[in-house]
Amino acid sequence: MIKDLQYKKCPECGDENLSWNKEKGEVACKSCGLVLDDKLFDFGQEWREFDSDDAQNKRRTGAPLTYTQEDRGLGTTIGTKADLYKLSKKNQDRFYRLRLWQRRVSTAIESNLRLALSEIKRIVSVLGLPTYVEEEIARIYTEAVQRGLVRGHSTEAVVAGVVYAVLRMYDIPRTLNEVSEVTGIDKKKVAKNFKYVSRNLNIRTLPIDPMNYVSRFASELSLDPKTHTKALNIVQTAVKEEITSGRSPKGIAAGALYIASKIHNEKRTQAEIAKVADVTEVTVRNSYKELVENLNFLTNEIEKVKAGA
DNA sequence: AAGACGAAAGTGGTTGA
DNA sequence: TCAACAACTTTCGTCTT
Repeated sequence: MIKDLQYKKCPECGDENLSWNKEKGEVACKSCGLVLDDKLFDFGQEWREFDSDDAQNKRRTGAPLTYTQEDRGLGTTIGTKADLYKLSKKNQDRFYRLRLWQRRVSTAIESNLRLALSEIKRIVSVLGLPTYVEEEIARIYTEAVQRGLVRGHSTEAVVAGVVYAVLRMYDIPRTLNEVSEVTGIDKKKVAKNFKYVSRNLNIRTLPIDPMNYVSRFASELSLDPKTHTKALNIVQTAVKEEITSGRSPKGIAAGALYIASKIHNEKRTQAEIAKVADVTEVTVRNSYKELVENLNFLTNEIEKVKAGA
C-alpha cells in the first residue's frame, strides 16, 4: 500500500521532474536529486483490522510496530499419554480434539497478551508513566482478553483504549491526541475503544477536571509557580460559578493560563498556549473571554496590570 | 511583522422527538 | 433514526502593538 503522493514539484529547484521509486518508497527530484519523502510506504495494520464500520481509513499515520510476531515459544506441554490407551477409540479422538482446541485457544490468548504487553511497555515508557500504571493497564487488558473483548478488534486499538481508560481512572492528564500519537491509533478509535472497554469492564470515570491539565500545561510553558497558582485559582472559581460545564477542560485550562500569564507579566501568546493545550487559538480566545466576562475580579486585575505597566 | 481578534463555514458528538 | 444544536476547528481578513 502506498500513501497518496503529496508533492507536485520540488521545493528545492521548483522543477516538476520528480521520480517516484515505488520499490524504495521514495520520491526524489530528478533535477537536483533532493529526496522529498522516503517513508511513502503505508505500514498500516490491515491484517488485524476487522472493524467494518470504519469507513474512513484515510488517516493512517501510525508508527510501524516492528517486534516479531513469530515468536511462539509455547509454554504449554502436550502432557502424558500414559492413560490414553484405556479409553475407547472414540473417546481418544475426542480427547485429542479437546486438547488441541484448548491448546489453540490458550496459545492464542498467550500470544495476544505477549504482543499487547510489549506494546504496553513501549507506550508506558514513551509517556513516562509510573510502574503501577503500567501494571494496572496490563491487568485490565488481561481482563479484557479473558472476557473475549478483544476478539474481532485490533489488539493495538484495544490497548490504546485501555491505556486511555486507566489514565482517566488515575486522573493522569493526557489527551486523547497524545494517546493516539504514541499508539498510532486513530483518535476516534481510541475514544471508541475507551468507551467499549469501560462499558464492558465497568470502569467508572468522571469527566476530566480542568485542574489536572493546568499543572502540566504550566510546567510545559515553564511558568512561574505564582502564575501557576493563579491559573488554578481561576479554574477553581470558574468551576464553582458553573461556567465550565459542557466546555472542554483543555480549553478552560488554556484560557485560565492565558489570563494568569497576562496578570503576572509572564505573557505567553495564545498560539503557544494553544499548542501545549492541544486546542486552537480560537478556543483559547473564546475560553479566556468567557472567563473574563463571568468572573469580574479578573477584569479588575487585568486593569491593574495595564495601569501599572 | 507578530500577535490578537472575530466572522464564516465545516466537523463530530450529543440530545430529543 | 434523524434533525437540531452546541462546542470546537479551520481558514482568513483585519486591527493592534
